[in-house]
Amino acid sequence: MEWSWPESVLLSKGERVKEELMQGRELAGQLCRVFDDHKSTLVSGGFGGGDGGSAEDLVDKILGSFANTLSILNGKESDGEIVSGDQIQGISSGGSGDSSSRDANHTAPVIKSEDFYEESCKSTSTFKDRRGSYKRRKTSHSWTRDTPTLTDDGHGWRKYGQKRILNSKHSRNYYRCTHKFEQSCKATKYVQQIQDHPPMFRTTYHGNHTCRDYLKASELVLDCTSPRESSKFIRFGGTKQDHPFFSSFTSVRKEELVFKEESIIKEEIPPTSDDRVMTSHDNHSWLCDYLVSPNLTTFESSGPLSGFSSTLDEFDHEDVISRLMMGSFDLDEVLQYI
DNA sequence: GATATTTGACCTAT
DNA sequence: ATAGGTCAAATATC
Repeated sequence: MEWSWPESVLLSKGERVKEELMQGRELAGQLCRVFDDHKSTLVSGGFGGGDGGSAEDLVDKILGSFANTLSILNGKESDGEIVSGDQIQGISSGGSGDSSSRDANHTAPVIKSEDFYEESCKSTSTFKDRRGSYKRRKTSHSWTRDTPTLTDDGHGWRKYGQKRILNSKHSRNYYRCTHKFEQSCKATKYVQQIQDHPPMFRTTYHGNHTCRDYLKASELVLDCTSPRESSKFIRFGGTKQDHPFFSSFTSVRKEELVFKEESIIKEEIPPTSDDRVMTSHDNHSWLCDYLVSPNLTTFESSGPLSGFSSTLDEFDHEDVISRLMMGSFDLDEVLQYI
């Protein structure tokens, strides 16, 4: 069964989506220039200047622009849920990074920039061929995503470790990109259940995917409301990877969608009848995640941006912007598929 | 046989 | 000294 966007809805939104995305891109460019200025006057103090053109304001606007886009695609604009930059700022200012302090009633996935690893210049002469040795990521950023269930993020992951964490009831599972070796993809993540009732899982990502999986690039599982029963697919074009934009998508492997949930759930929590994450309208945003950029994982929200509670410190601003700037794409190409 | 997972050992950072 | 992150042999699954 093929799924299609309701034309009456999408056609009327296309222009607005385009407008929002273009604005976001423009603002990102402005912010990039702000960063340039900031770096050239490093000691000017204060990341946000206060005037309308400050980096902080620009970030707010950018986030608001993308939030609006998501809201439009989610069909939320009629409900007045368009998110402004101020709203995002308000959300972000309340974030604390402490998992214990987060809102227990938060059911929407939450993405939050986290720590930033400083370059570790320490090295030893023995690390190369010693078991268990590793070098801490030099410049990769990390960000987290909290979900009530173990959701697939569209990438292929392979588990490589599991650890008991101090003061945590649940062990932490470590994953690396399936294409780590064949494509030198450095993306990793770890998943840990941080809450029992209701269950909440925190996924912490490190590094962006640099891999590309062309095998199933044109197939995306869209309907996650009943993943075990009626997975629906959207097909872009008649053949695989015949479109340069979507050919860059990573694959969604059904077996991986299932095994990751079950592999942890069977250990951590009893299976529930309702392990779904995305509601029907969330399907739109799921696709939208990829429309923005396959690497734009900071915006990988499975729900409305109301769950976006990033704590935007200085590094997080740069993180957001670097991701924004990575997603160079032709909006018209994108929109023709909306 | 190929690929993925498990799990204890090992290493680094703090 | 300890917690957390990674490796890799053993094991499981397809």
